[in-house]
Formats: sequence, C-alpha cells, structure tokens
Amino acid sequence: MKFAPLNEQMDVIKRGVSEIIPEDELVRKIEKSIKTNKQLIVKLGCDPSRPDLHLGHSVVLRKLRQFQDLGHLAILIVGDFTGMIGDPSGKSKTRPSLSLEETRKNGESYFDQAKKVLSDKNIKMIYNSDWLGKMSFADVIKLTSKYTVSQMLEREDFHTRFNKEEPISLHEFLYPLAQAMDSVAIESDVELGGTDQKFNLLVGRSIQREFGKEAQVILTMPILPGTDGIEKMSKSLDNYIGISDSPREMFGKTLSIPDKLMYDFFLLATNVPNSELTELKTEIANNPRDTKRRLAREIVTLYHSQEAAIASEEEFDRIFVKKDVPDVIEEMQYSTTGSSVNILQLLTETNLAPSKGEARRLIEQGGISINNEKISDAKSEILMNEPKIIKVGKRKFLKVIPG
RNA sequence: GGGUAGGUAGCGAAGUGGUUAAACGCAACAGACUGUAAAUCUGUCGCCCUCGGGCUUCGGAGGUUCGAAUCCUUCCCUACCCA
Repeated sequence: MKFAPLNEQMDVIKRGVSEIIPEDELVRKIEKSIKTNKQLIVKLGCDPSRPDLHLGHSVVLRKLRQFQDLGHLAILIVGDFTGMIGDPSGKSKTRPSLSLEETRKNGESYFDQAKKVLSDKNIKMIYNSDWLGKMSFADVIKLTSKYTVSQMLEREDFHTRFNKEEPISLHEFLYPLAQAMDSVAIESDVELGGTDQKFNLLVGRSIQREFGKEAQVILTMPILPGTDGIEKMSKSLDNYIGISDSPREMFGKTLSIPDKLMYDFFLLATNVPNSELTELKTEIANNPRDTKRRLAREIVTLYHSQEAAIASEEEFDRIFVKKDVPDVIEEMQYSTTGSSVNILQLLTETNLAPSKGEARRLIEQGGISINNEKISDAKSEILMNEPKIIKVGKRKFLKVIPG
C-alpha cells in the first residue's frame, strides 16, 4: 500500500470540515502511517434506530469515503447494543426499544444505503454488542467513575435540558461512555461525526487514554441544513433529501432549498472539485436558477445516474412548468361492486386522503383532478371503466386500474 | 418519605362550570403567485353525514352536576425544593 504525501492527504481531508481536534496530532498520525505503511483506523458510529439515510448523513459518510480513497480503513460501528436499550429522551413516548434482531436488520439496511457513498474497499462493519454486551456491572461502574456529573453537564443539550428542568434519564449519560468504549475496543485513530457529536467524540479521547490507548483525533463536519434552510436535515422534520429517494424527489427537493444553502450543498454533498468551488460562489450569485438546477443534477447523478438526472429535470419541467403528468406513475388495482364509485370513497380507499372530511376539503379547495379534469363536487360518481389518473395537490399522482 | 408546580389536539401554548371541537403560534395540507416542492398572500386543519346537525376528545379510572378540559376522589407520569 502506497499512501499519498501528507499535503495531498490533508487537502482532501480538510475540505468542508468544521474542526479537527487536534490538527497537529492528525498530521503526526498520518506521517507515522506513511512511514510504517499502516492504515489509519477511521471510526464512524451509526444509529440503527433510524435506518433511513439522507444527505445530512452523507456529509460525514462522504468524509469517511475520502479516508477510504486515501487508503485508510473505515470502521462502521452499528450501535446495536445501545439501540436495544432504547432512548426515551425528549418527550416522545417511550421509544420502543429494539430487539437485537431488529437492530441488526436496521444495521444491514444502514450499511446497504451507506454503500451508495462508501467504497467496498477498506471497510469493516462491526456491532458494538460484541464488547458492550460482555461488560459486567462492575465494569460499568468502573467506567462511570472516570467521568463526573459536571463533565457530563458540559454537553450543551444536557446543560439546556437541565436548566429548563426537563427530564434527563440517567442512562443517557451512559451513551457517550458507551460510544467511547467503542473507540477503546477498535483503537480508532480518527473518529468522525457531525459538530453535534463533538462532546461524545471528545469523551472518546479521554476514555481511550484512561484505558491506556492512544487518543483518537476527532473530526467534525458541519450539520447540513434541511430543505427548509432552518433546521438540521432530519426525517422527522420532513426537510430531508433521502439517499434512496427517487430521482424525481431528489431533483424537486433540491430545487426547493433556499438559495443561500446552495454553496454548502455543493461543498458538502457533491463531488464538485475543490478547484471549482470559488467559481461556484459567483455562479450562485449571478445565476441562481441554473446553478441550483446544476446542483440538483449533481446530486441525482451521485445516487442514480446522469441519465436519471437529465430525465428528472425534464420531468420536473413537465409537471411544474407545463403542469402535465409525469411519465412514471404509481399504479393501484381497485375494484368496486358497481360500475362507478363515489369520489370521497375512492380517495379514502386509495389512501390519497386519510378521511372523507379531508377528501371533501381537498375537493372544495380544488386540489383534486381526474384525468386532468378538476373535480369540484364531492358527490361526483367516478366511472370505473378504464384506468384513471388521480392528481392530488401539485405532485401526488396515482393511476387507478379497475379490476 | 414530605412539599410545590405541572400533564390540553403533530409540537408549543391559552382556557379554571354553560355559543369550547377548544384562542394563538409553529408544523402540515390546498389554492394563487414564482426559476423552485422557496418566499409571500388566501383558505383549511377531530370523525361522520350535511350546510342543519350527529358522535368522540383536554394524563388514566371513577364521581358530583341539567351541564366539566374546568369541581371532588383515586391512580400514573414529569420538574423543582426539603429529607
């Protein structure tokens, strides 16, 4: 294995990063790796409770990919053990804790999606129940003795929740320590994470030292904002662009981001070369419309293909500019007893509307059309003699096939 | 164990016996507009039938009352203070 020179490696590694702590230690680790011809162990923890990956996750995964391409070893740690305990933080009703089997399954699905970003070379996936599951209560007590309550409360979210008199479950304090044990177990040289992970990553450093290991360097990436431009990208806020989204969805969602986010998306979520980045800033200012379309194409190309990118752009124009129908529409078999069916019944039975009241409202507001004809009467009877295309709102389509 | 403050629709938050299906904000949804699924504006936002209603909601259970989210009993949950 031949590693690239230090400067080249650092140029790649530093793109888009928020912090490297401490940077000089990373330099030393890389120098040593070049000299001894040994790959660095780069760790990324993944949460198996939410296995749907989106562009936000991709930021850190892409960084991991860059380490892989530089010849280093990526270790993905699936938190199956921690997932099993379940995390009731926040107000959400006791989140059901997953069984080991479920976390494993989610881990697999995480891995499948992550493979769209990662290389299949220089990679290892490990479950943390391998070592956490073997710890005795005495081991846990020993571990917890190495960290104090005040130190824990330094973490911002604990701190604010504590001050707002919101509940903090005791086991939540154990998560950073468990994560730190992962670093001890695999002897990571570098751990990646979002800036929101900084605290946990730093705990890893001190616990590694406590266990007589060399401390890992931590590398944090900025949090990618969601399509709303305000909150961080997340599935629960529905402001995400999923790695497994269809080209059409990816394209549309990308166009809907606020203009001021474009640069960050180019920087953190695409392969646009470093040399083009400065130029892009002026492009964004001068021609936001076309630049955003390019961004959308870049993203679709990354997860699907160039052809898909071009097709999704064409389709976008067809649906939203020409207000036409997409060429691929979801289909559903639908059978009725009579030859026709009431529109409200049709909408609820096809799950296009959750209730008849909602369906009625959609009709009143002019949001329903069938075969391009607006339905304005909730009493309409729809003749079910041939396939019909139902349109709900601007972008929900369903082809109903009688039978 | 004792005390105090709380638990209201997806979230935040009003409401302390009777036009309260429950103000307001956010989110969501529809329409208009737009380079956009952005922003803005308008409307909607428990369920069922209808334009007049019917039914089910305010942590859980029970009770008082012609009538309760609002009063009482009891249980569960959260935070804080004291031990």
